[in-house]
Amino acid sequence: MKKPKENNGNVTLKEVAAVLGVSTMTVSRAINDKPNVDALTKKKILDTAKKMGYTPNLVAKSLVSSKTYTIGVVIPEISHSFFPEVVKGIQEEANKKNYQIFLTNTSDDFETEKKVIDALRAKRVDGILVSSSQTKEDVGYYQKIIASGLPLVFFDRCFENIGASCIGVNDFSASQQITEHLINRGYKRIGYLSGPRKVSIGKERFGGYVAAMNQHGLEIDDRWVIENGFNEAGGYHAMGKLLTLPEKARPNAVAAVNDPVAFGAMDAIREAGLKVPDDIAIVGFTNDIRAGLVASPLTTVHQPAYEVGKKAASKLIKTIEDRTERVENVQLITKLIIRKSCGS
Amino acid sequence: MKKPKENNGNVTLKEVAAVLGVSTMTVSRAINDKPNVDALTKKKILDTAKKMGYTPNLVAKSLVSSKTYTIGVVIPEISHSFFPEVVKGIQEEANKKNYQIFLTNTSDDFETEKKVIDALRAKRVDGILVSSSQTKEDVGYYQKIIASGLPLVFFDRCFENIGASCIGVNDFSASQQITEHLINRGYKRIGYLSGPRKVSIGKERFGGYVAAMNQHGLEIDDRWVIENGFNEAGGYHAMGKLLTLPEKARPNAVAAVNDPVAFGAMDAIREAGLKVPDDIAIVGFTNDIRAGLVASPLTTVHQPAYEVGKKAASKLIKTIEDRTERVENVQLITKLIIRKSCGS
DNA sequence: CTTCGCTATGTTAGCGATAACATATCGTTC
DNA sequence: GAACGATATGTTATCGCTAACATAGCGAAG
Repeated sequence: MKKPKENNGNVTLKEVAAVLGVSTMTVSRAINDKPNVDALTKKKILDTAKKMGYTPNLVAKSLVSSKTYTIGVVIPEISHSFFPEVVKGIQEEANKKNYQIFLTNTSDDFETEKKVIDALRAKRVDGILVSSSQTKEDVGYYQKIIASGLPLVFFDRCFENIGASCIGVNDFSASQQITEHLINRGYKRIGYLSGPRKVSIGKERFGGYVAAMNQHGLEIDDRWVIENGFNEAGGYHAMGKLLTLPEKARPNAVAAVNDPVAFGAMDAIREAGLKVPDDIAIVGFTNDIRAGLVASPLTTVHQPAYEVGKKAASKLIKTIEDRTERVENVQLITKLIIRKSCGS
Repeated sequence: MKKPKENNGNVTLKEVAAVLGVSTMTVSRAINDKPNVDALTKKKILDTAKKMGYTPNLVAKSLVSSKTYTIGVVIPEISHSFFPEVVKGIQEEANKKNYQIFLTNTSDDFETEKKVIDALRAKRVDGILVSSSQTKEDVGYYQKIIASGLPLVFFDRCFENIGASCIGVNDFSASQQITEHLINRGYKRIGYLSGPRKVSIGKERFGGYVAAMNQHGLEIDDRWVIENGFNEAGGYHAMGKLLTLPEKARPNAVAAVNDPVAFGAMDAIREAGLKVPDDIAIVGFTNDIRAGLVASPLTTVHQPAYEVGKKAASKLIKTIEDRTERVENVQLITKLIIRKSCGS
C-alpha cells in the first residue's frame, strides 16, 4: 500500500509545494533562483526540496522552452582512433556550456545515418554535429535538414556551399604535401589507396595526390588507384589488388587515404613477403595513435582531432544560441609527421 | 510575415489535424498505428503528415509516458582504447532496441561523475551504465541512486553487493594468472604499478598480483608497489620512482595495472637507458590496440571490450523493461596474450 | 424496428514545468 | 490615513502528446 502515484520515484514541484502549503510557482521561483521570493520561504523550500530528493524534470522544462540542452553527434566509426579524440573535444566543450551529447555511430552507412538523425530530431536536440558517410552525392537530405532550421555543423567531412559550417583541415593541400614528400624522396611510381570518393575527404585527399603528381609531371597509371573502405580491411584489400600487378608494373610507393588503410596495406605487404619502405614505401593520413609504433613507423599527416571536436562543438553552440552566427569553413592546421615508412 | 507561431519550424499533431479537419487524437492514433482508424482516414493523415514534414515530438511523449528511450553512459576516459570499443558495443545493442545514448566522460574524477549523473537524472534517462572512478570508498552515493529506483548497471569497474548488476572480467584471477606467467618465466623480484585502489579494478588486480606472489612464496618489497593514475603519465611516474631505487634493490620485472600504464613505464625505462625485457620485463592488462605494436610487444590480458559493452547495455535494457530482472555479476572470459615484453 | 455492440471519432484532463497575469500585503509618502 | 509602489505569492493557460472516457453511426440479431 504505497502512494498510488508512482512516477518512477521522482518528486515533483507540486509535491514539494503541497508539503509546504505554497503554490508550485513559488517553489519553481525559489528553485530557479528567480527574484521575488522571501528569503525565509526560499530557504524552507530549498531545504524540503533537498530532503525530499527533488530533481528537476528537464523533460517537462524542455517541452515548455523548446530547448533541450542536448546535441546529437553523428560519427562514422568510433573505433577509428581519430574519433574518440574528437568526441573528447566535443564533450568537454559541450559540458562547459551545459549541453549533453547523444552519441551515434553510423558504421559509415548513409541509411543508418539518416535514421539516427531522424531519431535525434524526434528527441528535439538543439543541434547536430555530423561527420557524414556521404558528402558528395546525395546533398538533398542535408539541404532539407538545414532548410528546416535545425542547427548543424559538419566536422572532418564537409559538404561545400550547403549553408552549414564545417570544421576540418585542408585535406587537399595536406594530401598534396605528403605526396610531394614522397616525390622529393625520389619516388616516381606512386599509387593511391583511396577511400570512397563520395565523401569529401575521399575526394579531396585523392585530388591532392593527383595535383602533386601532375605538378611534377608524373604519370598516374589507372591501375595504381584503388578505391575501398576507410578502414584496415579496406587498405588490406586495396593493397592486395595492387600486389597482383607484375612487379615492374607496380608502384614502389603508395599514399593511403588514412592511417588505418595504411596499416591494412602494411599487413598485405608483409604477408606478400615484402618490406616497407624498401620494397614499397607508404604514407598515411590522420596520425593514428598507432602510427609511430608499427614495425615501420608511418609517415603521416597529423590532424588536430581534439581541436576539431572542440571547435565544432563551440561553433554549433554559438549557432544554436545566436541564429545569426555566420556560416564558416574552418580549416585547422595539419602537420606533416615524418617517420620511416617513406624511406629514410 | 510568416506564421506567428514559430516553434523551431516543427509541425505538431494539432497542425496536421487542423489541415484535415479531424481531431488530434485521430491523427495520433493514425501515426502510432493504433487500432480503430478508418483505412482511408489513416492514409490521408499519413500523407499530409509526411507532406507537412511532421516529426513526432518525443519530448512531449516522454513527459506523458515517463519514458525517454535514452540511457546515460558514464565512462572515465574515452581516449583509453578499451572504452571506444565498449561504447561501440553499447551503441549497437542500444540502437537495436531503439534507445539513444548520452555519452559522458568523467576524466576519472568522482566529483565530475556525480555531477554528470545528476544531469542525466534530470534529463530522465531510463537507466545508466557506469564505469565509476570510485568503487571502493564512497558507496553511499550509488546506494542512494540504486535505492531511488533508477536502473543502473556497472561495467568494467564494479561495486560489490550494492544491488546493481555488473559486467566485467575476473580481474583478480586474470591478474594472478599473468603474474604467475612472469613467475614461471623465472622472475622472482616482481614489482607492481598500481592504479588507484579505491577503484575495484585497482584493488582486484593488485590482489591477484599479491596472491600469485604469496602462493609462490615470493617476497613483495614495499618499495616495489607504486600507486598512480590509470594512464600513460601514471605509469611513467610510477616507473620513474621505481628506477630511483639502486639497481640491486629494484625489481627486474613489473606487472602494470593496465596497458597505458605499461606504455608509460616503458617510456621511463627507455629513457633510463634500459631495455625491455632484458633489464626489466613488463606485463600489462587490457590488450590495448597498441599492445602488439610497441618496440617490445606487450604481454597482456585481453579483455572483450565490445562484448562488455553489448552485454552491459543488454542487461540494463532488460532491467529497465522488466524491473524484476535479477541482479547479476557477469564475468566475461579473458585471455592471456603472450608477446615479448615478458622475455621470450 | 428496436436494441445491442462494434468501429470510428471526439472531448477532457493531465504529464511537470513556466510565462503572464492577478492579487495580497506592507511600508512610504504627502 | 489614503494612495501608491514594491515585494511576495497565487491562478491560469500552455508546451505536444496520449489515456480514458464519451459519443455517434451503422450493421446484426431478435
